Amino acid sequence: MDIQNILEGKVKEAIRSVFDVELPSVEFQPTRKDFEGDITIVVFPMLRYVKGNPEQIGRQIGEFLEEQVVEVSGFNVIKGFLNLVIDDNFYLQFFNSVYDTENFGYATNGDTDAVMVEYSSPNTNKPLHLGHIRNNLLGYSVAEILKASGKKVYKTQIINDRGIHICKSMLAWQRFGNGETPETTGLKGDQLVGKYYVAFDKAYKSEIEELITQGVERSTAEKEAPILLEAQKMLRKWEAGDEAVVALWTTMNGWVYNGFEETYKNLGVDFDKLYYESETYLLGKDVVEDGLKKGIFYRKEDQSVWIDLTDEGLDEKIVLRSDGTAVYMTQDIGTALQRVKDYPDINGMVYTVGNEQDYHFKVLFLILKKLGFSWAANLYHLSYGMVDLPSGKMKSREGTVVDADDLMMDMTRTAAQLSEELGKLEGYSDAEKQELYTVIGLGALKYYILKVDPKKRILFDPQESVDFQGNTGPFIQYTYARIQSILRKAHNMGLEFSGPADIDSLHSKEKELIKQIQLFPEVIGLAAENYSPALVANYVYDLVKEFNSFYQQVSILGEADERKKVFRVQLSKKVGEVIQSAFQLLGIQVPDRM
RNA sequence: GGUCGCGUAGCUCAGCUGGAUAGAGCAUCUGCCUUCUAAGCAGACGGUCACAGGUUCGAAUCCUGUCGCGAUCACCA
Repeated sequence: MDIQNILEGKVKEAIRSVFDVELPSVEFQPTRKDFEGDITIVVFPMLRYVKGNPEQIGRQIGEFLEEQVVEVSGFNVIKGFLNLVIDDNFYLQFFNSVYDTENFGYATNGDTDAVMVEYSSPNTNKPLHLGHIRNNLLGYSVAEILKASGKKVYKTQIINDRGIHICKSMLAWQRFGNGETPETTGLKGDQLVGKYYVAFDKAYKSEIEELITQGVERSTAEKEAPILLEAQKMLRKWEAGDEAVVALWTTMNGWVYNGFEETYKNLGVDFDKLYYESETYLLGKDVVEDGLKKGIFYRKEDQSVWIDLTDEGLDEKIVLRSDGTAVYMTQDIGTALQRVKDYPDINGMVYTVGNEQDYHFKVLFLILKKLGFSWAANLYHLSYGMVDLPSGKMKSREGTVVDADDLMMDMTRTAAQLSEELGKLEGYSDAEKQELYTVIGLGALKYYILKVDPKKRILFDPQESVDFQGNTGPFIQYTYARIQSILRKAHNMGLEFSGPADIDSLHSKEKELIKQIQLFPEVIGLAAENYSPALVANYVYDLVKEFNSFYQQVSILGEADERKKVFRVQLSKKVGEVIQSAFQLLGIQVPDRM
C-alpha cells in the first residue's frame, strides 16, 4: 500500500541483485521543490555496505526501479540523491481512496486504554488570564489530538477551591464588600471575587507599611499584619468546618464557577470530569504509609516522611509534614490514584502545567513509578513557557494581567473592525455577523498561541494585538471560506462532484496538494507523540499556502475540460475538509463565509 | 552555586528520526482585483543558525564546554 514500503523492498532487491549485499534500511525524504521528482532516496548511508561511487549506485538503483516498479516513471541522480518521479496515477489512486473518507487522517481502530488530560486547574480567587488561556488551549488541543490518534481521552481539571488564597478574597469581601453580589453589580462572579483579592492585597500592603512606621521589621510585618493573621484564622475555621465560613466559601466559589463556566464556553473548551481540591487535599496519606512499609519512603526523627532521590540526581523530598498533614506532593499522589480508581481504563495521564513546575512533576512521576503503578510509565508533563508582557511578568495581585474575558472581547472587536472595512458580509444579520467575528477573533488568538512550540515562552504585546495576515488563524479560515464559496458555485452550476476522479494527468500544483494531503495522518501521529499542536498548525498553514497558490494560478471553475473542472472542485473540497479537521484539533472553528 | 529549558533574518516563528543552495509571515520595495472572495498571489531585499570545539561522507539538528535569557532548588501551592 504505502509507496515507501514498496520502494524499500525494491531498493533492497536492487542492491542484492547488483552488489549481492543485504541493506538493513533505506532512507527516504520528500524531494526538494527545486529538483525534479517526488521521493528521494539518499545513497550515502548505503556506502557503508556497498563500495563505489554514490552517483553511479544511485543510477543503477534508479534504472532498476524504473523498470520494476510501475509507480516509478522516471528518475535523476544529483550527487548522492536519487530523485524518483512517481506516476500521476499513484497520486490519483490515493486521492480517490480517501476522497469519500470521513475524518480522513483520524485513526480508526481505537485504543482500549484511556489517557486523562488535565488542564486549566485554576485557583478560585481570581478570574482567568492570558496564562490560563495558553494552558487551556494547549490542554484541549492535545486532548483532541490524542483522540484523533485513536486514544480514548478524559478531559479533567482540578479546581483549587480551598486554601489561603480564597480566604483572602472572602475576608476582603466581608470587610469592604457591602454585600455586593454578581447580581447587584452585574459583574461576572470570578471578576467580583478577583476584585476583592486585589483589595485584600492593597489592605495587606498598607498594614505592612503602617507596622514599619511603628518600627517593626519588614519581614516581621509581612508575617504579622493583622489582616493576614485574620485570613489564616479563617482558613483554620474552614478546615474545622465552621458553618458561617463554609457557607461564605460555598457562595463565593459558586460565583466563581459561574464566571469560569462562561469563560470556558467562550473559549470553547470543556471537561469530562471535575475534581475539587477541597475533596482531594487529604488524599494520599495512606499511600505514603504503604510506601513506608515498602521502604520507598523513610521517617525522620521529627516524624516527617521523606523520599531520597539522590540516586536519580535529585534531592530528598518531603511527602508528609511532621504534624502528619499532607503537602502538595502527597495530594498529587493521592489524586492520581483517585483518578485511576474512578476510571479503571486509564493507562496514562497528561498534566498541562507551566514549566515552573518541571521539577515537581519529575519528582511526582518518579515516586509513582517507585510505588510500582503500571500506568506510571505513561505520565507526561505538558510543560509550557510563561506568557510574559513587554512590561514583565503578569501578577494577579497587582492587577498587571491580561484578563481572559477582556482579551477575547478585544480580539472579537478587532475582527469586527477589520471585517467591516473589508465589507464582504452583505446579507448577513447582525447576530450572524457577531458570531462570525467571534469565530475569527478567537481563531486569531488560538492560532497565535498554538502555533508556537509549547516549551517556548511567549512575549505577548497587547498593543500590537494579534495579526490577521500571513501565518495566522484568519488567513486559514479565509481560505476555507473561499473553498466553501467555490463549492456553492459548483453546486449552483449543477456540477456533479461525488464520484472518483477521472483525469489523465495532474497539474503540478494538483500533485503538490495531494502530496500535502497525504501527510495529514502522519502529522496527527507525530503531534500525538510529541503532544504538540504546533505541528498541526504549521502543517495546515503549509497546506493552505499550497492551495492559495493553486487557486491563484489555475482556474478551477473556469477550466474548460469538464473532467478536470470536476476534479479541481473535488480537490478543493478535500482540502477544505482537511483544514476543518486540523482546525478541529486546535479547537478553532471554521466559517463558511468571511 | 546545582538542575532543567530556550538562543535561527530588524521583529514573530517553522525546520520530522543528522542530508542537497536554512524556510514562512510581519516590516521595506516591485508587479497583479472587468474572470472562482486581494484577510490573497508572484517577486526583490534580508542569515558567520549565540560562540568554540568534537563525532560524521554530511551538523541549525547529536556530544562537550563558554556566554546570554528564563525557570526551579520551602514541613507554599
